[in-house]
Formats: sequence, structure tokens, C-alpha cells
Amino acid sequence: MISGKKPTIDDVASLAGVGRTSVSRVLNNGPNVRPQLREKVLQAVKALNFKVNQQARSLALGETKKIGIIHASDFDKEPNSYYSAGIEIGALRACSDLGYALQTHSINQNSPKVFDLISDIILNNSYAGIILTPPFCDDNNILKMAISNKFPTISISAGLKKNNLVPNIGIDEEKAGYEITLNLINKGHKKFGYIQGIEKHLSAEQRYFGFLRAIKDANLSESEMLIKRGNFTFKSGIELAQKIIESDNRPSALICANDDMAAGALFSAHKLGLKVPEDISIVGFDDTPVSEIIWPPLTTVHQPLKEFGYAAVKTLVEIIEKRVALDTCESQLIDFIIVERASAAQFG
Amino acid sequence: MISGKKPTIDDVASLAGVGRTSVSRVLNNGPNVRPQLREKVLQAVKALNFKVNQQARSLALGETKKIGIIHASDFDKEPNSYYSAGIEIGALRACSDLGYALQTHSINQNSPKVFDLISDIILNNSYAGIILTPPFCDDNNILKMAISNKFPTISISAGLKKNNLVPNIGIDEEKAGYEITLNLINKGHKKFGYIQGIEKHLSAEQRYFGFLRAIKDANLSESEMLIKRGNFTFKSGIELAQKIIESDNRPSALICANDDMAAGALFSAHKLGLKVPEDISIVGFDDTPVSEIIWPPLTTVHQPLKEFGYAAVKTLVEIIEKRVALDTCESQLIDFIIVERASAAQFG
DNA sequence: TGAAAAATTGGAACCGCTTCCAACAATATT
DNA sequence: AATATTGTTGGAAGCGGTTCCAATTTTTCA
Repeated sequence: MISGKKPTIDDVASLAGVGRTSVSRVLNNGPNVRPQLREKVLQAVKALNFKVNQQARSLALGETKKIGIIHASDFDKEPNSYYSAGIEIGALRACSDLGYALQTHSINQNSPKVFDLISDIILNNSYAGIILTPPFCDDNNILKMAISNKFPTISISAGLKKNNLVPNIGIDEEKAGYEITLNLINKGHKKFGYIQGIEKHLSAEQRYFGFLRAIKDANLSESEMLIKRGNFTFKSGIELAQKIIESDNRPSALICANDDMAAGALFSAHKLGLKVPEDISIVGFDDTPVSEIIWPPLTTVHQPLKEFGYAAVKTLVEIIEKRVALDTCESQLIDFIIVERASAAQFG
Repeated sequence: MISGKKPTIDDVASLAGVGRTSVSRVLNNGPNVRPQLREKVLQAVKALNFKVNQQARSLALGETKKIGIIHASDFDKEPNSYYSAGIEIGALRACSDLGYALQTHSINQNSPKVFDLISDIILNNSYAGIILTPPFCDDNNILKMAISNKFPTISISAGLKKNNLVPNIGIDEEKAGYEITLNLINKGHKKFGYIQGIEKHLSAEQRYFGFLRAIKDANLSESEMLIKRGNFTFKSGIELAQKIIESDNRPSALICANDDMAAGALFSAHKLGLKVPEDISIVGFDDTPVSEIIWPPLTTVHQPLKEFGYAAVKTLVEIIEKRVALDTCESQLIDFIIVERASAAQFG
């Protein structure tokens, strides 16, 4: 205080004329503190502008109030910013509600050291728990390592995996695929095009299975559908949509496994002189910012990313604080909604 | 070790049969350690899978290796995800290179408690330094508070403010405005439309000043230009571009203060039957993901966000470690580039 | 009113690590 | 070979908190 040093609990204690233990009690709302003493301490705290040193506190407590989140990223490519930023904002909100701090890591998913990097983060034991996002959350080696260390871990990924090793947050992707298809069927569409995502992406595959179930339920013939496999890029959307549009029996509706490909499809439709949605309805998945900023605005399935982040932290903190065992904790499905914009319409 | 407890430095010491001080020396590459002892310690470390407890370490050291970054966000609106995620990835990379951790905060910029929240973060002294992003970095009260606490702080904002209170990272926005205008002038354009951003946004205003300087340098008449003020949204781009396009003396080139408005302008041009870039060239600023995903792809000024984040951490760590005074540390301009895509072309 | 019970308070140990300093060992110097 | 110098090592005292536990006060109740 006299010098530039930060005041400690002892400074507060001596200013207030009480013992250090009492200061600690006041600070932590401990029981059995006379109002009079509490007041003295509070005044000293204010006078000195005292803030507890969290480092010291968590050392004494043997616990840390810090959650780590691990994103995938490649410094040389554009980040999948929408996804990670959305999750992070939700996670931050929950952290702030629950008194935790969030520390971010980003790991190049192509690095051969992925496993070591993540295991360092875990074993370094400076976190109370971690959140894993794709593709790390789909890596069973990583998950098993976390489990064998009994380390609170939660993943954010496509909903409903068969053998969730750790609790998972996500939407029911299969249902989302089902419902957006049903939505189009209800609009009178009978012939569909579908541009799939990359094969190993669980979520995209589940969306596709949902599509298949919906057309089956509607007694539509799967063989009539035009299925192409894309790789999530705008460019692949352009190319594959062109093929679909130019085919002999052009579908009246085109479902794309993500918004970027749908944007590409939209572009191809315009280029080939089709009107959207009059001549063809096009829908996407994810509700990324681009879906609002193209013409016509895209009908798509909204991914509640912020809710993912929030729920992930909330559940993780339950695991941490109630010491619920990792394997007894349930995964959670977050509700999604279909955002109906102008790119899909009634047919026939 | 026997139980589930994490091994401590004492466990290592006793296993290696040396003193705790020696273990610490080995761990920190201290001088004067005989190879033989070092080897014993290293073996014990490996045998126990010992990791130092960072909490304890930084308590003893009286320093923390943690940098905070404060983003603006509103939980109920879409995040400005591209911006914050890009910066964060760069910052993370630098942190990982320099041995720091990055902790994220997000604060609703409309909250009346902004000042208190940020001052808590600073006074809490659990950070070695913080990075402020817009709009917080433009708030002089916050900056002054940081300075009066001698707290290492750096801002990422529009370059070259007159009175930088703390060192700043950014591009030279005025120059960017100048150069993209010059680029169009060199393509033969003489009559311009310009859709400005929100007035209080420093960076957008500087871009506009650059535009003005360029047309002045080229002896073009400012009064011939069609200037409109937008609010950065796609919608305002649509509306204002429509007015500009429908005006009697339609410009051959339209500059928009950000990409979203440029996307809107593109849309209006299509709707009104103009071909881009044949009939009108349209350019934006920022090089957000959308600029690649619309038709035609947008010529725009790339904001090197990851470089911002990297440079911010690097400079901040210099301030922290070399104890350079905040006010002697220079701001940095990062190079930007004009990304030429298909939305702008030769005229006449 | 006095003893027993309950509520307050603070001393001291401890969380896991760094580092000053004194003790001791190894090498250099004459 | 004796001494001066330099290199190694570990004991013990913090860093700034929390908490067990014993001491002291206050309250309760016969």
C-alpha cells in the first residue's frame, strides 16, 4: 500500500485490527461473524482497495476455477470463426454466471502432436475441466485419456452418438435433417437434390440419415433423389448444384449439408437462370451469418451455438462441483429451430 | 502418488533422493547442477509423471503468465464473430509461442457496468496484461484507469489515433481508403459512390478520409461523388446502393465502408439489372468470409486480424517482461493488402 | 446468578513452489 | 600441500490465501 505493492489479506487484517482468519471469513461469507467486525473488515477492504489473489486462494483450496476450451484451428487458413466464436460467447456467459474463468486453446487439427498437446493441457492440472470441440471431441484416444485421468471433460458435437465416452452437447442432427426435409415435403416438394458433406463428419452424415428417413416416411422413392457429395465449400456447392440443376429430372428442392454449399447452389441457380425459390427451393444447415446476407436469404437450420457453449460449461461445472462421475452424466440435446427465410417456398 | 493425489516437487525430491531446491533448479534450468543430479531428478519426474503446479509457481514468483482479452458482445445478438475469433487465434498463437495463457472475457458493450467490469479485471491482478478491442479500446476512461494503475494494456483498433493513450495495433485505415480508391482510379473510374459507416466508428471515418484524399490527389471533383451514410448492415447496403444506382449520374464504382454493405450493394445491382463489374464496380472493406462467398467475389481490403492478435500479444509481452513503460511503447501499423477479386474491373 | 452451551475470534499449519543463504565439495592457485 | 576460489546442494523462509482447533466471549437456562 505504501509502495506499489498490492495489499494482502494481512494488510486488511491489521488495518481493521482483527485477525487474518476473520478477514478470510468475511471475504467468503463465512458463518459466525459479528456484524460489527464484518463492517470493520469491509471498510478496510474498501480503504485499501483490496482484491483477493486468486492464485493464492486456489493454491490453498487445492482447486481451480478455470475451464479450458480447445478449438481446432489452422493459423494459415481462415478460422471456422463463426462456430468457435459462438460457442465461446455462450461459454463465457456461463462462466461469468458460475464464477469460473475461461481459458482458450487452439490447436492445429492436422498437427501430429494433437494428442500430446491436449494431454498436456489436461495433465497440467491447471483446469477444473475442459470443453472439447470437433474434431477433437470425436477422437476416442483423447476421450479415453481424459476419462482414465478422471478429468472433467465435455464435448460439443453432433448429438446422440452411440457410445458417448463423455457427456456431449449438441442438437439432434438426424432430427434436424428429418424436419427440414419434412418442411419441404409439406410445401409440396417430392423430388429432392441433396448435397452431402464430407463423409467422416458425423453431424453431416446424421443430417443425411434424417433426410432419408423423412423421404421414406413420406413414401417417396429414394432412387428419384439426386445425391451428390460435396466438401462443405462454396465452390463445391456451385459445382454440384450445377450438375443437379442441369440433370434431366431437376428436383424442385435442394438440400445442402451446410450454408456455404447452399450459397454456392444459390449462385449456380442464378447463373443458370433459375429463380429461387420459384423454380427451385434451396435450404442449408447451420444458419451462419452468410445465410442472411445472400439473395434470397436462406432457409436453414439454426445451430444454437451460444446455447451449446452455455450448456457445456453448466454441465461441466456440475460434474466438477457435485463430483458427478463422468460416465453417469447424461448428454444433452439442445433444441434447434428451422429458420424460414425466402429461399424455400411452396411447390406446385 | 500412492493415492490419487498429484505428485509434488517434494515427492520428486524424495524419490530422487535430493533436496527440493535442486529439483526446482533442474525444472527451471537453473545453473550449477551436476549432470548426474539432473539426471536423477529427470528420472523421478518422469517416473511420477510430475507437472509443476502453475498456481503455486506463480504465487511464489509473484507473477502470472496470463493475458486477458476483452471482447465486446451481446448475448442476444449475433456475435461479431469473425472479428474477435480472428484476433483471438492470432493472440493464442503468440501466447503459445511466448509461454503465456490467454483468458477471454466478453462484455456487453451496452452494459452500464462496462467500466466497473473492466476495472475489476484489471485490479483483480490476475493478469500480466490485457488486450482491449473496440469499442472498449476507444474509451478514454478505461484507458486512463489502466494507465494510472500502470497496467500493461494494448489496444487493437483503427491505426494512428492522434493521442494514443496506450500502444495500439491496427492498419492504417486512412491509407487503406486511399489505396483502394487509387486502385479504382487507376482502373479508369472517375465517378464514385461511397457508402459510409456509422459516424462514430473511427476506422470507418478514416477510410472515408482516405477516399477523399485520393480523389483530391487525382483532381476529381468531390461534388460529383455520391456519398451516403449507412450503418454497416447488409440491409443498409441494399437500400443506399439502390439510391445510388438509380440516381441520374450513376457512378461507375461504388465503395462501401464494409463488406456487408458491399454485399447489399451487389444484391441491389443484380436486382436492378446491372452487371457487376461490367456496369458497376463494387468494393468493400474487411475481407470477411462473406466476401468470398457471394457473386461476384468481392474486391476488398483484407484486415489481417490474426496478425493483429499476434502483434498485440507480442508487444504486450515486451511491455510486461522488459517493463517498458506503457507510454514509451509505440503503436504498430500492420500491413494490409487489397484483395482483388471479381467485383471491380477496368472502366471505359 | 453461575455453570453449561453456543457463538466468535485468531494462532498456526499448510497448499506447492522459488530463492536467499549458509554449508559443503570440488577445483584452481601458488 | 595448503589455501583461495568457485561450483553444488539443501534448509528454511516466504508468496497470499484457507481452515483446523483451541481460546475467549457471549448467550442460554436452570
